[in-house]
Amino acid sequence: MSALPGLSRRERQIMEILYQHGKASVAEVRELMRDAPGYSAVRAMMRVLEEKGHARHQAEGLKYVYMPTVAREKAKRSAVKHLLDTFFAGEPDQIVAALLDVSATRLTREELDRMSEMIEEAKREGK
Amino acid sequence: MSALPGLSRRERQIMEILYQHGKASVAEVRELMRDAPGYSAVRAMMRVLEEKGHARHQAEGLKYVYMPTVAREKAKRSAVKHLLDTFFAGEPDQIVAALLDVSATRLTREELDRMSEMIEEAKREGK
DNA sequence: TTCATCGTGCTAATTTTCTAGCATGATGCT
DNA sequence: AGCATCATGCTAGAAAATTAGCACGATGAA
Repeated sequence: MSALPGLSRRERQIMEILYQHGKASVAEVRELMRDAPGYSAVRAMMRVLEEKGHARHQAEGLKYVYMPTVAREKAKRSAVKHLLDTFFAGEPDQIVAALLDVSATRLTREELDRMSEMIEEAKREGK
Repeated sequence: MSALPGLSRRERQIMEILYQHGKASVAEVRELMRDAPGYSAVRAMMRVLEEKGHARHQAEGLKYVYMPTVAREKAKRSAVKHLLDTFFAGEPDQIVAALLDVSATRLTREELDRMSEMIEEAKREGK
């Protein structure tokens, strides 16, 4: 249960798009792919993803709209855990450092305040 | 420049191990893989990774020791950025929430303090 | 209606990934 | 020396991923 494990390159690419957008049609996914292959290729891969249980579809009007089977919340946590293990073993605080670094320009005061609050809360609970 | 982009399943698996450990021999990598294939298979894939420029090796004693070509620091940031875009678009503070949630049990007071300090620092800079 | 368009189902083929196997050279032990 | 061990270089095959193409049904416009 890590970050989209066992998936091929393309499959991962598609799943990431699905998580990013919540749901998407084949055409939408294809447009969002870099080095997008043919329409049929995308279609085939999404069918495989469905067979493997990672995605499901529902008819919406004429077309199919696909979405992840694993809820975003759960996937989020798995992804963070995986990231932690892979690059930040033993230094969970370093992930915050990287986060602040990466998104320095777009962080609002409110977001920073929320982070502080969450951490304070964790301190209270832990102590 | 995202999180190990364009890599096949096995290649990614290997690169993650290399980042996790800094460097490793073929045998070590193999031992750390789940569903490990044969020795030759791992060797071949590491050769490919080298051809693609993701890893390099140096002789250490008799054997080769492989390591990522992209420094861990840089890879860290790319990975965080990618995670942010994929699962946390627009809510960077949610990544902190997930982090606290996932590693709640193992977070020490010191780590939490460091996080707070970093965030306070960011506030000072931003304002 | 007739035609062009869009989306699907299915099949088949190509390309990559993944794997095993053999030959060779270095090391260390008996 | 002779042998077992370990690591590499290389080659070839099997398996999976990636892709294209055709046929069919639904839609909307001329």
